[in-house]
Parts: sequence; C-alpha cells; structure tokens
Amino acid sequence: MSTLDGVTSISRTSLHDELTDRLRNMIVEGLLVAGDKVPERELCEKLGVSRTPMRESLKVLAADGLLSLEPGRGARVSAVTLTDLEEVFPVMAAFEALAGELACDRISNKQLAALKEAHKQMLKDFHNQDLGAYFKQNERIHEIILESAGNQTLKTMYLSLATRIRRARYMANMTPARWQQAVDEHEDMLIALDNRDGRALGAILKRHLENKFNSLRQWMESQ
Amino acid sequence: MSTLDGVTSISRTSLHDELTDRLRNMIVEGLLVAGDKVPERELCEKLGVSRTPMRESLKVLAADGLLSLEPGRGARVSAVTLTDLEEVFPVMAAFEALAGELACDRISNKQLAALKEAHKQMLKDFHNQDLGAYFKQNERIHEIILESAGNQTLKTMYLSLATRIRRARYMANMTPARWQQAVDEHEDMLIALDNRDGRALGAILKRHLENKFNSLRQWMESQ
DNA sequence: ATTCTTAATTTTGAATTCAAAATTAATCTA
DNA sequence: TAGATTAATTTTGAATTCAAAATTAAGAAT
Repeated sequence: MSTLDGVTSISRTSLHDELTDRLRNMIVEGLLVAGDKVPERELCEKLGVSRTPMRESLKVLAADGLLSLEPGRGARVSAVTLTDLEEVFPVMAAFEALAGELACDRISNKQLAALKEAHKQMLKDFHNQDLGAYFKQNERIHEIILESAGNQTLKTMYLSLATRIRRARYMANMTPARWQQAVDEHEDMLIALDNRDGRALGAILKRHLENKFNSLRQWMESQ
Repeated sequence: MSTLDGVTSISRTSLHDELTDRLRNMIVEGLLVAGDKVPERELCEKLGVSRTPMRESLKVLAADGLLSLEPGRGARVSAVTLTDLEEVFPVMAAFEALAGELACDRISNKQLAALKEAHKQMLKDFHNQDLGAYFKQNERIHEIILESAGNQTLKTMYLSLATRIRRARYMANMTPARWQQAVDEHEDMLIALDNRDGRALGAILKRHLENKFNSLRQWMESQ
C-alpha cells in the first residue's frame, strides 16, 4: 500500500453545493412545508445569498423531485402522497434487495462487526421501548448495508429516494406488533449475512420494506 | 368517462428545461466529448442564451452525473469508465427486473400488442442483419415494458441511468453469437409476458442485461 | 534554453439589474 | 355591496455586471 493512500483531494467549498444541502435538509426536516410555495427572496435573506445560487439550487432540487417548478410562478415543495409512496417503495425495495446481495459478497469484517454492534444496540433500544434511539440505530444498520454493497450509483440513487420519502417514513406510529415484526426481520438479516446468503438477504430486505410500507399505508389511510 | 379526460394542462415553455434537454442530447450524441471541458461561453453563444440559465442547466446535469463540476474551474463531461459500467449495470438490471415484474401485472392489451409487433419487426431486422434497425426496435421493446410497469419513479430513474451509459452501450459491436443469444432472450421475454409470469420475466430481463454487460465488458477490455 | 516570476487575459462564481409576467390592491360600475 | 376593471406592486426569469480566481502569455534569471 502506498503511503499516499487515503490522501483525499482538498475539498473546495462551493456555495452552491452547501446551499443545496441546506435547502434539502430544510425540506426533509419540515422547515419548508410540503405544498407551500418556496419563499425565494426570504430564503435568500435568511441564508445570506443572492438569488442566482438560490435558483440554481432550486432547479437541482426540482430535478431530484423534492420541489416542483411551476413556470412563471416559482417553486413549490412537493407533497408526499400515498400514490407517491406506492411508486417509490417498490423501487426502494429493489434497491434494498440489490444492496443486500452485493453486501453479502463484499462486506468487510469491520463492517460486519459494526453492523452487529448497531444491531445489539437496537435490540437494547427496543427493549427500552425508546423509539427515537431505535430509529437511529435502524437507519445506521441500513446505512452500513448500503455502504458494504460498495456501489456508489446504488448509494446515490437510494439516498435520493430515501430523502424524498423520509418525511413520510417517520410520520407513522408503529404498532407494537409491527415493531416486534421489524425486530424479527432484523434478526433474519444478520443470519443471512453471517451465511453470506445474498439471495436470502435480498429477499428479507425486500420483504422488510414491503411490511414497513404496508404499516405506513394503513396509518396514512386512517388519517 | 368525463369529456375533459385527456385534456392536459397548457404546457408553458421553460427556457431552462428546454436547455437542459438540449445539452443532455448533445452529451449523449457525443457532440460534447467525454473528458472535455464544457465550453460555457461558446455554448451560450451557439444556443443564444445567457450564462444564467446555462449554468442552472449545468448544475442539474452535474447532479444527474452527466457532468462533473470542478469548483473554480467549470464543468467537465463525465467519462464512462469500465468501473462506472460495473456500478451502473447491476442497478439497471434491478430496474429491468422490477419493470418486468410490474409489467406482467399491469400491461394492457394494447401495450402487449405493440410489444409483439416490435418484437416481430426486430426479428425481421435480425434476419436482415440490419443492426441499426435492430437497435431501434430493441430500444422500443424495453421502452414499452418500462411504460407498462406504470411507475413514473422507476421510469425516471431508469432513463437517467440509461442516458448516462448510452454512449457506451452502443459502442461495442456484437458478436454473431451474442446477437443470436439476445434474440433468444427476447423470445423468452414474450413467453413469460404471455404467461403473466412476473418472476420469470424479471429474471430474464436481469440476465439479459447481465449478458449485454459481459459482452460490452469484453469489448471494452479488448480496446 | 529551461525554469521561475510576474503581468495580462480569460474564466468563473455570484450579485445586481431589467423587462415581462403574475399577484395584489384599488377603483369603478351595476 | 358583489363583481368586474384597471392600476400598483411584487415576483419571476434571464441578461448583465463585477470581483475574485485561474489560466495563459511574456519577460527575467540562471
């Protein structure tokens, strides 16, 4: 291994990237409310930038599906409808399945250890019925799997979709039964990973997401 | 059915969208060469727009992976490397598989008829050894399947990836053996569709793409 | 002649400006 | 006073402008 391995290029800040990230977060966190018009001038003032970079960012976020541009009348925060979720979840499930298959081939010992650690912690959070902490570990687990798949394209596209529906994903309260089921599914994941059974892991992840979606759908329809 | 069905909203032109499409086409068609810097000022003059909308488009295309932005030194057309293909193809294959599964559930008689027609035409092109015409029908078939899946999210993401690798996809000459194999695979697709066997169609489409990639990889490595 | 330094030029990123379109407010009419 | 009409204001889309950074060209030194 060369002594220069791990030397990454000097990261140059780019106002536009920074701005796009900030706006994306504002949408995900609900600071910009779905359905509302984007208050362009106000945002510019608040964030201390001019309209030029702001509008560049808006165009990018619109291409990503987070905003919709209405010619002549600005940008609007996309609402996440049940129909959207019905579209997005099958694609997410396909991503998860692929990530699982690839991860089984490629996961490093270090990554597997981290996964088991996160899993253990998640079980603890479950037993304490600490939903917030549980969610955090849960996200971490899926993140490690995605990372272990070692496919940047997959990762980017997955995260783009995940961002789009994140607002809805954590809206719903889980029923105790669903929560137990989710934990069981996570147990199965670890077994499949230990066996390096990509097919099985892919299937479990796909089913896991389908179940999550059904629980979410029930909740949304009851609203 | 209401008499107003099929009335689509008045499409308002947006310079930015039009421009983004134009640039995307220029990249796909090779008018903007991979690895080259994007001649911003020159493009503005040629296309008769100012730098503001041009730069908005460049940001969008960069977010889409067609360009890379180098802070302080403009945009560069992304090159399609073998490594890129190795990343992109598994994701494409997952998309194809999903499209196949969904299409089996949802394809309309009209769409199935169009598919069979395109298939028939493609066989004719194969027997005439007309590669150009064959490619066209081939693309049309995959387009119909994607459309029949009835999932806009899937369609958008698939097309985005397809665009990114299109430049490479049609670079390689097919061997006669590979061509015959591809035609056989297409026969299997139609059978699976007729049986409405989504699982089978998904698997065939996935394998189809994997084979295509292997043939492409061989060709690229020989260059 | 090749490399280093410095100056001129070009390109880039981002603010500002400007005209057109959309929205809101004000006025008028029935 | 409700609704239509017009005027004022704001917002939008896009060109222009401007300062900073990067590139190129020119000149000096070894």
